[in-house]
Amino acid sequence: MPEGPSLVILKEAVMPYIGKKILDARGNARINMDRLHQQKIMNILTWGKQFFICLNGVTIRIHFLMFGSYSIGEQTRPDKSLRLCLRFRSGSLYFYTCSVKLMDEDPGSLYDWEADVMNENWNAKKARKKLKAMPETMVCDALLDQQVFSGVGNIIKNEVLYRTRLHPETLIGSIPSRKLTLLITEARKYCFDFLKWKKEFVLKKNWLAHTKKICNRCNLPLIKKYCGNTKRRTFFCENCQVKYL
DNA sequence: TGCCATGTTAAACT
DNA sequence: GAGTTTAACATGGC
Repeated sequence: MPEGPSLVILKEAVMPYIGKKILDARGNARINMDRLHQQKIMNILTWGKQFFICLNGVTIRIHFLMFGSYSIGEQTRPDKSLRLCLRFRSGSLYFYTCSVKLMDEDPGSLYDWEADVMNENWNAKKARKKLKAMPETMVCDALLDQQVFSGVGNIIKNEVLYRTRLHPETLIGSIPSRKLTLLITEARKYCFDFLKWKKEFVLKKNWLAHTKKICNRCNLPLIKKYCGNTKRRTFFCENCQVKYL
């Protein structure tokens, strides 16, 4: 569930609830449910891996972390594991195993929307500028940096590195200019492929690196290593993916 | 069956 | 106070 494209799917599914009134809010989320009662949903937003249900004067911020899930219409898990349920006249939204917080600030002014790879205002030049400012960062860590590539997660990281033939431990500062441009454009491009494949339920089938054992290009075994400061699982081909020095 | 993973925050360390 | 490490969260796939 947790990467950016999956949040877009959720957003599309919840859009019909805009303008609807919350008749009841319950669940084990440690928030003041009273603030939600009788409130109308004014807007639905996503920023990277975060999901926002905007009401009047308050916004519900949901982050699905590693195992979060949701259902729309019917409750799919026992009441005791229900984090948040919003009931409307026409149906209900259920959220499980996620972080739920209420925020008083307007999310519109709190986040850099040009940093969200799924956002129509994605700004590649700005991303490049941010990368230029972190020459000592490994590319595997940079891709997971939510201030640069908001919405990119570990699967996307592995696939983008494989597509662009970049060794995960290459430092940003040593990547040739054209290659850096490719990294930025492919990061966004793969996210939309991810979205398309996820909708068609063929995402896993299209993985070329993530969880794979053999390189699709040269048939040599892929390396599995916990790379970078983030120490996240990384799959790569030492033969095809270049480590610039 | 037990391990581990699409993630982040905050406490507990040095 | 800084930077780093660890725990917590707690489900589901293999």
